[in-house]
Amino acid sequence: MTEAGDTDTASRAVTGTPSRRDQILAAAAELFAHHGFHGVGIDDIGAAVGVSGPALYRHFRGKDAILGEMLTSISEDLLHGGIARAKEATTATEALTALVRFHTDFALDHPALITVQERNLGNLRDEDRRQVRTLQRRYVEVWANIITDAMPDVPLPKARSSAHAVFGLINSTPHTRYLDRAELADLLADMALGALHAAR
Amino acid sequence: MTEAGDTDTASRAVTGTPSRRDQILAAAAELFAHHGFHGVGIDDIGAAVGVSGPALYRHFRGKDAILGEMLTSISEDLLHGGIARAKEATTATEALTALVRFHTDFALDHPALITVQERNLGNLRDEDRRQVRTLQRRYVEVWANIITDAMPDVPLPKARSSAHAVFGLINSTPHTRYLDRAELADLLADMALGALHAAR
DNA sequence: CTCCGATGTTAGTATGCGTTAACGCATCCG
DNA sequence: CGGATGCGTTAACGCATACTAACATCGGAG
Repeated sequence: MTEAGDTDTASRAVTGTPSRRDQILAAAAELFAHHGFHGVGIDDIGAAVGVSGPALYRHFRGKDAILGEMLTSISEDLLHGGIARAKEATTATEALTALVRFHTDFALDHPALITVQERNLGNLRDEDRRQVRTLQRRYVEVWANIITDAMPDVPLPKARSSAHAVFGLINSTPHTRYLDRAELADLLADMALGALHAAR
Repeated sequence: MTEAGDTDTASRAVTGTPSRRDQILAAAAELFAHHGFHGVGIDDIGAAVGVSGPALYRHFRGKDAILGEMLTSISEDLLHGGIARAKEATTATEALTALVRFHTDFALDHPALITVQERNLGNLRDEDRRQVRTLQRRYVEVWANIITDAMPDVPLPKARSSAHAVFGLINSTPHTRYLDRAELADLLADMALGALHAAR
């Protein structure tokens, strides 16, 4: 029963080669992003990491579990990263720009993960979906609270919707390839802050 | 071989009841948006319109054709609508706000279509995908040209990326449900224009 | 009235795919 | 030395499902 993930990622983090689990997760993310969850077969994922087919069941309970672990870990990374950036900042507007920068960098560094999280929430098992939804809601709440701190005249529901809109803006990055990474990062951050500033 | 679509939609447009074809397209859009293309069966679509299973083959060549017609018609509607709004406007900034308003209204009126177009492009047959991509590129070009007209200091590639970002912002509407339609429309339009203004 | 085209139905086929079973082989520990 | 354990293989099973075939109904044109 190799189903931990914590010790796994940590132990291999020392050496250069990622663990089989992480290889599978990365390959599956790429494939899911391109073809959708149901459009990818177990054999496809196996082939992408150099093993064939049912070898995945040595590392995951099933296909559902791969998607489940993938989405929960993304959501946790976003939530904890967001909380950390918000804590480090001294003023509210400073925290807001830090959040924008953090989310922008994440989207630019992991476009496949962003795509999968946006598209394949509905393919999760009920229990996993509940957990991911909770994590996402908490992440939205981090943003919404900081937005209301920075702009006290905007009510909380509006702040939540603004956060969603900014996520959509930043998460559009997998679909655009006209600019290089640095230009795109600056552009998205500027536009996100401009959008937030315009939400009064 | 009932495979036209033009005469069909037009003829039934007089009477109140939509044609079977349109019923199928609407139901399929709803289902595809929720479960993804491969997550929906022929029987599901049939059941959603009150007929069972293979009756769909009287109206479409296959499951692929349903998605194909759905996405091409969306892309055409967006493109032609965008061109029309741009033409009606007198100044460039006026055209830009008209585009924003148009796209916002479209997204709010047809959330399922927006979702399907964002997620299921990869499930199209090659020929359909080429056509949809071309239509989408032309729509982006309409936006990019108007953006450079309204703000001559931003180069064309940046304008294209800005357009994509604004689409992502506006298209986030299916995922947010904290505000009512009018508030959300105003918020999204304001944020979109604010984001564009911040892209210099 | 009659025939035929449009639009359903149910039964059947075939293929893809997630999962399990049974087995091979290395590495490590007693 | 030897067995347990981790990790891989191929074969088979079972089920979902896209699509086809064969047959029913029904309304309108001749």
